[in-house]
Amino acid sequence: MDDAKPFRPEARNPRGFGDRRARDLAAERSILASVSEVYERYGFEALDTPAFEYADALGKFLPDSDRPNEGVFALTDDDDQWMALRYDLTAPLARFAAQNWETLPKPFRRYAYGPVWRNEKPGPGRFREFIQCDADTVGSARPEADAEIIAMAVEGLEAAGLPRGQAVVKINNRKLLNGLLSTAGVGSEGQKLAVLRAVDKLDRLGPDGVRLLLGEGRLDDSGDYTKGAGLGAKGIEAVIAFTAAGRGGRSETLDAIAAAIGGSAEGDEGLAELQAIGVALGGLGVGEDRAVFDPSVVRGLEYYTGPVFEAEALIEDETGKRISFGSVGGGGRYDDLVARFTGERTPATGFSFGVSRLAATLRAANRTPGGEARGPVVVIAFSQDHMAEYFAVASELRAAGIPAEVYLGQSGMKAQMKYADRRRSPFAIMLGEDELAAGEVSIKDLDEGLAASKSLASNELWKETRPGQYAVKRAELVAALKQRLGSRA
RNA sequence: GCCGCCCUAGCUCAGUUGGUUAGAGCGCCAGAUUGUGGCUCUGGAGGUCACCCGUUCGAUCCGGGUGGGCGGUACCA
Repeated sequence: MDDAKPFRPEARNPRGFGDRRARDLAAERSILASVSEVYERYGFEALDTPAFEYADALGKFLPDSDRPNEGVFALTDDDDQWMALRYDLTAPLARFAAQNWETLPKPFRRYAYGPVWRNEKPGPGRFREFIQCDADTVGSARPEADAEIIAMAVEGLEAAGLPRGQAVVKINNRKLLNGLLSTAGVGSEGQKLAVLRAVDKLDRLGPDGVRLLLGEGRLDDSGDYTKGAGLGAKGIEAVIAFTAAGRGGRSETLDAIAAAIGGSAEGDEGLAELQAIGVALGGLGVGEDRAVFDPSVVRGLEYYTGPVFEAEALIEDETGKRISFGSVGGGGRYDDLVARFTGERTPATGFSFGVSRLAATLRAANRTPGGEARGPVVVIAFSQDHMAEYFAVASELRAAGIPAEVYLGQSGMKAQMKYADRRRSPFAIMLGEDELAAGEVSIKDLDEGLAASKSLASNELWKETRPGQYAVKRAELVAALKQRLGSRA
C-alpha cells in the first residue's frame, strides 16, 4: 500500500527542441525536396552520415579535460569513448572524405540533409535541433568550385520560395581582412579572431560600437564589459573602411576593396579569388542582384580559410517590417578540415541551408511552402450495425488514392462533423439509414459549406440548407469525389 | 556563462495595501438542434497563483533560494 503521490513528470519539450506537426513537416519537406533537386541537377550525389560522431572527429575537443567542448551534445558509450551529436554536416563530410578518399571520384561532389544539434542558448529562429541541407565539393581549389556552390545557393533560395529580389547571397574572403591586418602589424591569431568577432557585430552595434570593440573595449547596456581587440586608431579605421567597401556592382566592390586593403600577398590572393568567382558567376548566369561581394560578412566558424558565403532573406511581414532570424544559410571554403585526419591539405568548399530557419522565416511572412496540410475524407459512423459498410467505403477511397478514414471515436454526429472540420478534411461521407435505403451516399463538401455559411445567419437555416451537401449513387461515390477533388486543385 | 525583467486556468492577461469562496476574454466540453462542422444563446469542466525554505495567527501577495521564460551580453568549433 504505497500512498505516496505517484511521480507526474511535466509534459514539456526540452528547451530549444520543438515538435513539428503536419504543416511544419510539409513546409520542411517541400524546401528539402526543392533544394535537393537543385543540388542533384548540379551533379551532386546524396550522402547520409550518422547523427553521432566520435567527438574528436568533430573538431573541437579539450584534451586536458574528459569533457568535450560545450556547444555540442556529448556522451560516452560503453567503451568510454566520447561521442557527440553532429553540429553541422560539414565536419562529418570531412571525416567521410578522409576515410574514403582513395576510392572516391575526385573532386567529390555530395549533398546531404538532416538534423544537426547545438547545445547553445535558443532564441527566435534559433533552435538546439534543426535541419540543414548542405552541398560541398571536396578536392577542388578552383574558385569556380566556389562560384558553383554560390550559384546553387542562389537557385536553391529561389526553389525554396525566395525568388529574385527576396534573398541575396553575400560573398567575402577571409584572406582580405587577414592581409589587411598583417599589413597593419597585427600578428597574433587571438587578435585576428577578436577583430573578426567585432566585425561580425557590425549589423547590431553599428560602426561606432565596432570601433570600440576593435580598440579598447565596450560597455554594453546590461553593464557588461567586453574587452576589445586592442587595435590602434589607424588599424581601427582601416578595418572600418574595409567593411564599408561594399558597392552596388561586384566589380565596383572589388575596386573599393582593393583600395581599402592596401597591398599584401594574402590580400591580393583573396582579391584574385573573388575576381575569378565573379567571372564564373557571370558565366553561370548569377546576376549581381542575387550574389554580391560584401566585405562585412564574417561567419562564425573558425574552419573557413578563404571565401565565405551567407544567404539572407529580404522579405517583410504585413506591417512592412523586415523579417530576420539571422542568415538562412551559409558556407565557405575550408581547405584544412580534411587535413585534420589525413595530414594532407585538401581543398573543399560548401554551403548549407538552414532549413528550419528558412521555414520559420517563410512562416513569419505568412507563406506556407508545400501548401496547406489537408486531412483525410472522414466517413461518419452512424451506427454500430453498419461499421462494415463504412469500412468498405473507406477502403474504396483508399484504393483510389484518396486519404480516408472511418470515425473511430464514441461521439455523436455533431462531434464527428466537428472532428472532420478540425482535421481540415475536404469531405465528410454520410451513410445513414436514409442513404442506405436509397442506395445512395451523401457527400458533404466542407469547404463549400463553410463558404456558404457566411451568408446564413441562423442555425436553423444552416441546417435546413445543408450547404455543400450532395447525394450520389453509392456506386458513383469514388468517381464523384475524384471529380470534386480534381476540380479543386 | 554574466546582467536585467518576468512566472496567476490550455492561451492572453486582470486581481489581492497579507484574511474565509482567485476572476475575465479566447479556447475546450455539453445542451438549445435525438442526422450535420460555422453564427447565436445557455450551462459546465479546468488553478497545490512555478517550486522549496523562511517571516507571520494567517502567504498567490513580503524575504531568500531553485527552476523555467524573455531581453541584453558573451561564446558559437
